[in-house]
Amino acid sequence: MFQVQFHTTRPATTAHLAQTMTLLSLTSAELQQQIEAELASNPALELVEKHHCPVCHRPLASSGICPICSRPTTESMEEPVVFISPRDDFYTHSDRSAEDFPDEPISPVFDDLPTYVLKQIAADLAPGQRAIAAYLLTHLDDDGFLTTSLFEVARYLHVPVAQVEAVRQMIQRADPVGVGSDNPREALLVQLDVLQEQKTVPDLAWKIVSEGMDLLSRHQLGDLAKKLDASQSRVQQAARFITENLNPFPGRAHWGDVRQPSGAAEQVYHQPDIIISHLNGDENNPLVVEIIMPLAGMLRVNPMYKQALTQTTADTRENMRNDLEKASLFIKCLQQRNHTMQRMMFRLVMLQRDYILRGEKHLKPFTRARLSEELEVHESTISRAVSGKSVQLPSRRIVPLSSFFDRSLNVRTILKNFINEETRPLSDSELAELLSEQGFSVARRTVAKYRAMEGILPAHLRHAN
DNA sequence: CTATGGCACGGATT
DNA sequence: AATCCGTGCCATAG
Repeated sequence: MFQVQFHTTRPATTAHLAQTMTLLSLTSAELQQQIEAELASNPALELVEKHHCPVCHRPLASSGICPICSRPTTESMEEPVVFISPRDDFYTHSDRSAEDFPDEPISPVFDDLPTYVLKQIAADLAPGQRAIAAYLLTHLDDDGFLTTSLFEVARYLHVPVAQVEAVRQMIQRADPVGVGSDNPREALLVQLDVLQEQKTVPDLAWKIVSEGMDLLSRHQLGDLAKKLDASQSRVQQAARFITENLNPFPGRAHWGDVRQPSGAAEQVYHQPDIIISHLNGDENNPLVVEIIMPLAGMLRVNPMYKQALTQTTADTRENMRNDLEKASLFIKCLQQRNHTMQRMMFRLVMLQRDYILRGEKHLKPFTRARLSEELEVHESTISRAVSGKSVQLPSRRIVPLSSFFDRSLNVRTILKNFINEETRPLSDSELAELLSEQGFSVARRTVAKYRAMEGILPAHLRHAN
């Protein structure tokens, strides 16, 4: 009862704790909504305008020091620079001088999806089709699917449905192949169609996509084979083809290689919550870890509001006091969230440096429990902070943050290497043997599971290289 | 007989 | 408390 340890900051109230927990588990996109809601509902909370760094023209952190331009003072190159990035858009930082940036805020490196697609098909559009294309492209959701039906478009623009369909087909065949479809199934079918022109597509793939999507997404290949009346191996082959070549959410294809180990319809990550890159893109520089805060500016308790408190009648005073209380609580919670994220990423990047730079083979097995011990926070804190978030690596790949804790990713990639380099198909037990020579003792049965996860066929169905 | 997948159990992780 | 993961045992296919 007397072991009150004053950690540098904030005594914890229950409300405080609860809210911090909630905030911690939010992704940057969700956080944005949360903050906006809070701002709208609470007049005591204020967002002060963003300040730009004179050198790189990026919004400044609340400290007023540009976190990137002020060259980090880290002695050791091993140590990453972790900071909360106040950006609402994200680009890799570079040392460009102010002239490169006009006064207006940094413009996107990439077009947004509608523009991107429109540019591709613009040349092929007949004059009358432009409006249709524009209308369709403005009705896409984040996944690249149409949020309206072709009939509605036709009715709205007073053109035949067939014309709308024609334009839609052009859109579907533009770069994120499959955009403008109604659902994943349709998108995949278009992708198959386009792919057919370059490679041979297993004919089973069509059947799987049109009839067995639900089974495929749950990896129930056995049931799938039964349903389609095809052999296990051919189904497996086709399924592998699908996961390797197709993307059920074409709108997200934009953001790099996000294929999850085996999931076609699993969660695919769109915007990263955290970006890891080299300072100024130079590999000799230390790593920079940016934790995305979806607001440009600084959140604070409105001083005017505080002042107004003194000059008001007693009955409204209670409400205002309440607002003020809530506002400052919210800010504290947000700060704590950021603080935790920062500490977490620092340790994580230190530890998994090799994984980040050199690939999955070098992932060190690590658990959330261990991390929580090191940081002296509760396990659930880490769990919440990790779940649902995604990280963009220097290679521009986006991976789930939870992959930093994947117990078997490294073994699986080594296994893949063995199989890629094998001269004759190796059986699972032989592979298990090889792995244990490398210091990974796994059971034969486990090798089989890993194979399945990676969508690799059993030995007797593989042909030697 | 060998290689592999299914099911289920127990311990670890969340 | 719920879930995930590695593993052993057994059935089945080749």
